[in-house]
Amino acid sequence: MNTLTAQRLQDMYQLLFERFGPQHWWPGETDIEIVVGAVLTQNTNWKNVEKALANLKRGRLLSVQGLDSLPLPSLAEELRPAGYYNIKAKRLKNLIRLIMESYEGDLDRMLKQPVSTLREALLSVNGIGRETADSIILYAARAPIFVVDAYTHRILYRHGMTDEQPTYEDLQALFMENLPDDPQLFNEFHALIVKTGKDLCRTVPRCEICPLRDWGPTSPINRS
DNA sequence: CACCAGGCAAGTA
DNA sequence: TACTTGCATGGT
Repeated sequence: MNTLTAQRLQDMYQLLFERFGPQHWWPGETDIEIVVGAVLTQNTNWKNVEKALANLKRGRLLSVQGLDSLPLPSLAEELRPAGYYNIKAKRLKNLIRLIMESYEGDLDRMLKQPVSTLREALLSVNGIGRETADSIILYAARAPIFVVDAYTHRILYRHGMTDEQPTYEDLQALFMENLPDDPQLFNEFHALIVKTGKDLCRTVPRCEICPLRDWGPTSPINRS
């Protein structure tokens, strides 16, 4: 591991935590709520996700069995405010089917298996990609894996810590190989990166008030 | 009006 | 492998 990179990441974390404080992620009271939220928030504002989650709660549908029993068209209607509601209804059903068929409908049983097997199982579901899988592993299973998102790419690039097109796994390794293997640290760090991205990187393109401004260029980057 | 949000998969070359 | 496109509501 690169001690310089490690120091830089730790300084970055400290500055963000001092600036923003604990983010209390994942917002959600149960494991199933975290899992469902992870799917619904794909390329979608969290506020919209909350409305869909409220719909499910109101109908007492926010459980593996509740979601399994609900017909696809009905589920799609409940998810409407979260956007992409047809595709997300299918994706949720795909995940629920995995839990029903491979873990006897027991979410906890799925989450308790070793991280590598869990990740493989999640990625086998159509509609669950790397970020969604890792979010479920970190925030629902509470296992130490680092979640990479678009903000992570943008911020690390802007601060000169990566080349132009690092892969998801490149960035994930950068964090995991240079930080203590601590799920609570990974939890807070990812949440702080999202907070920083939402608050500063867009509204203040040159990051003039960004607590990370001391690190390198802040030129914008277009990235998915 | 434009642009984006805590992605992902499928299609094309 | 490397692009491109569809999916969609709601906020700024």
